[in-house]
Amino acid sequence: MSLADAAGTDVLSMRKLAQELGVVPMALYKHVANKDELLDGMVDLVVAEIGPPGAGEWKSAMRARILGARRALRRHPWAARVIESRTAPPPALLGYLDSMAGMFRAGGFSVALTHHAMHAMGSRLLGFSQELFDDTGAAPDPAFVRQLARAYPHIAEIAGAAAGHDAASTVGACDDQVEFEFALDLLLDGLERLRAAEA
Amino acid sequence: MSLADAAGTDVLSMRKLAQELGVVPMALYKHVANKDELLDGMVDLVVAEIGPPGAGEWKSAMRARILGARRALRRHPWAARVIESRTAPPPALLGYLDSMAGMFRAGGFSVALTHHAMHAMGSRLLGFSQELFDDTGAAPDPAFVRQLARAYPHIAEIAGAAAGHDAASTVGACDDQVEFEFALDLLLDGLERLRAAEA
DNA sequence: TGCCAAGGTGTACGCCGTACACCTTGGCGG
DNA sequence: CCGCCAAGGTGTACGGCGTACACCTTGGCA
Repeated sequence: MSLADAAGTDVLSMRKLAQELGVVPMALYKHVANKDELLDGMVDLVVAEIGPPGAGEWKSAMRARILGARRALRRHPWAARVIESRTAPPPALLGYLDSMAGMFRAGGFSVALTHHAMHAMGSRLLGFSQELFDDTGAAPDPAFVRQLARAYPHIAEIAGAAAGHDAASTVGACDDQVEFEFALDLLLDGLERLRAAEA
Repeated sequence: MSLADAAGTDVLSMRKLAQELGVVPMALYKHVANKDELLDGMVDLVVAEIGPPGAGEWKSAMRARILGARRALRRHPWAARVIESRTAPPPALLGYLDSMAGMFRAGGFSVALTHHAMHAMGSRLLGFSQELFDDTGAAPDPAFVRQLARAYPHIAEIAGAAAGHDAASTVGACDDQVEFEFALDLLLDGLERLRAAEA
């Protein structure tokens, strides 16, 4: 995990890991069956870093726990990608999801609505979500940005990428955390409304 | 794309593709700079299969287009994974996202709210979302399922996996399309509420 | 007629995961 | 004290991958 934290999952190969450990690659196979099992184990450890659910009303308890999960995932930037790559969820992940489902049920959700809710939340339960673009990379060359803004005016407007350009944009640089919480609250509020309607 | 459709992206290697084309691997590099460029091109073609936006009120127009995108993605099961793997969005994808942002703006969303909305929708704009589990695999051995149900009672309850077991579960097998539309409508309704509040 | 660009070829390198056979070592029962 | 045996490290090798680089073929046009 230290190696992955430092160098990224793409650099984590059995060979590199063995080298880091001062050992020959095949030695690792005395401890894990294969690379997938290694990755599963890493996921389990990350999930273990997420604390237990807190008490209180379902929505705020779940919100807090999800933000906790997000912090854990943030400490290990490779974790989200690795989790996505798993074919079957590692045991600790299943345990976590189970307890999240339990929080819905305890909050008064029917079985069916809990099912829908779990799907609707998807990876957001673990504090991440797949964005189709990362505006994080910062703008390179102004001329290129201008051409890009011409080709994709709405995106430019949104991104505030045409900095000072034509768009009197009210959005500054993009804050991941704010966007995550926005979407999270949108979902939680919607679910709460459905729960109330159900009762 | 035919090769990927038939065999899955994991099987699509430059060497296999070349073989399929009756050509030596290196011949491909006269047409694409590298494998990433090939994948970018494939994504562009998939995105091109999504039609133009329809007319009408923003919510139903966007709903229809997203479900169209989902159909396109469904025709090419590898597409979602390949899109996730891109570091920079291919041009056609940017164009699509731009037009989606345009639909929000035309529907009366402020720039800022459009920005939030785009993030909140995330990959759902393209008709897919990352699920942490696929209940598609069908239940294998009843004894195993029972043990699993004991370890993860809420998941079992939700999945209806404990078929006929203790949970008088009202959920049957899990319908991806239904779950997708549930979450989609949850988001669209929430956004519409915010738009109305903004006005 | 000769050239030249487009595109196919062959060889090679360095990476990957991992199968298989082997060796070292330390602790424990006899 | 001896011998064994399990845990764990080693070495070699295979088949896959993406792709750099030098080379060859061919068809159309000046």
